[in-house]
Amino acid sequence: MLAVAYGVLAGHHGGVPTARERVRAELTAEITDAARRQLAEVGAAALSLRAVARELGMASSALYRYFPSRDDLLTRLIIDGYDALGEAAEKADDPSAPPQERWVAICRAVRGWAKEHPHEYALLYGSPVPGYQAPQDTVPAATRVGVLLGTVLGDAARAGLLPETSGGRDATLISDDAVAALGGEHPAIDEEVRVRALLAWSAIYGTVSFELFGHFVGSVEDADRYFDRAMTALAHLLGLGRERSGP
Amino acid sequence: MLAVAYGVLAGHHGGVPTARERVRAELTAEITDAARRQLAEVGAAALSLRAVARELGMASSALYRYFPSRDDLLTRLIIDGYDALGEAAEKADDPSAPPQERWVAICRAVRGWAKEHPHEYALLYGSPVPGYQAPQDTVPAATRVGVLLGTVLGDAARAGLLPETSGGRDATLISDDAVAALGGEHPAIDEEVRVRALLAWSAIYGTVSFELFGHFVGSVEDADRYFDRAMTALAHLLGLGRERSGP
DNA sequence: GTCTATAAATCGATAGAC
DNA sequence: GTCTATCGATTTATAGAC
Repeated sequence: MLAVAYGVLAGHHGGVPTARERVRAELTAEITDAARRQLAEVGAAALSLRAVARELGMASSALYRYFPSRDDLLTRLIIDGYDALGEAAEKADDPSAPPQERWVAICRAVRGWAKEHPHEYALLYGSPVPGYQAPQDTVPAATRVGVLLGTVLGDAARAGLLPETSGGRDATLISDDAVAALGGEHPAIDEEVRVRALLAWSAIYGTVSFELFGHFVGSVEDADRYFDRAMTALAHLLGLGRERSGP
Repeated sequence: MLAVAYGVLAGHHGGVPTARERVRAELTAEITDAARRQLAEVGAAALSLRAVARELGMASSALYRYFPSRDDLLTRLIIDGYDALGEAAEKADDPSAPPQERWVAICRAVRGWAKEHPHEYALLYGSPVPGYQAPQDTVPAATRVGVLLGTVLGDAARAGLLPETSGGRDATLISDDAVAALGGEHPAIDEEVRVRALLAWSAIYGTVSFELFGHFVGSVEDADRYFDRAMTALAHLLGLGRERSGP
């Protein structure tokens, strides 16, 4: 009888959260916050449960009641990170704006979030953490930005703003799931357009990562303006709009 | 007198290497080889001198005669990696070929090296190693691929193959060093072309990293063909040549 | 230059008292 | 759910014999 009550209190009901549940959620948040701070100091590979516990003044063993292992804590951080990035990108999107403006706004939001959370960004998009295998749970959050960019592409196609290319259909190149994300089926979105969309997303990622990981040092003097110019060139590659011709 | 002789033997003369120097060079190579193997197992952040020593059957303290610290070993691996990648790219370049062919050949070489040495690639271009600061020694090796791509751009411009754009001159956007690398001064290479060249290099890097770090899983079915198509689209963005029109 | 031995830390994970 | 205590491992780096 008591065991049943505990099971219910642990979150298997749909009602208002109990005091116990609120406390647990709060402490869980404190743990992930401390873990994010530690991430910034030592990186994902060296993230340790014990150091998190030390920072919170707890015994390390107490953390195992919240996260069964170090990898589970890492998974939580990864999912939270993808969701935060995805939300930042979605909030920056105004679906009523012209496609090229939407495109640049989303790119700026991605870069902005990355610069505000460089270590979380590195966790998501940097070198894989050795010995860590991401579970399937991370997939939905991980695809949010890509899906959003695909939506812009699809909307542009439906509005007739996407010039048709001649890439033809090539069913073996990009998976059906990715086709759905990249604007769905539409006459103006052929394989060539999809390739360019995926290339564009790779280029955003490459540009942000180059800057964050220090590979632009000594080459790019004004990163903000370079980024805007580069993203506009990308939109042009996609055929999302005419390029500004003046300086 | 003996101290002077040792200084000489340690490599400060210009003659034929002594037996002692050869042995030292050979063992140094064995150490870096073992370190590269360990890199593949545990990643750069967890690379340990002791594990390297264990693999070689040496005492860990003996390694300190070759590398004064773990960071010095890491620096050696990084420089070697950049040089190996740069050499692979340079070997793939045929300066007498048309620019677009050169471009795609170099891109393929970069991807090929990255797929053969994924952990070294991650060391060079993945998340920065926490607590490690790359010394200036790494810069010349690090810029080899970028300089090579810039050479292709410059040659194309001198051959009149690069259509002029209207980006104008913007002296504060890209540094003088980078301008020199990106084909040098030429009427056909204005700021817009340079921005696109840097964007193109970022896009290559982003594409290779996305594939290597697992972000294409579930989206790209045939990575080889996708890569070729994407790199051709990139060359088109640069104006390096007409795009193939057929399937 | 290589070895043994050691100092002074770190870690993940678990057992069991309360 | 939190604690102490512990197991069994890891690491960088140094001291000193040979």
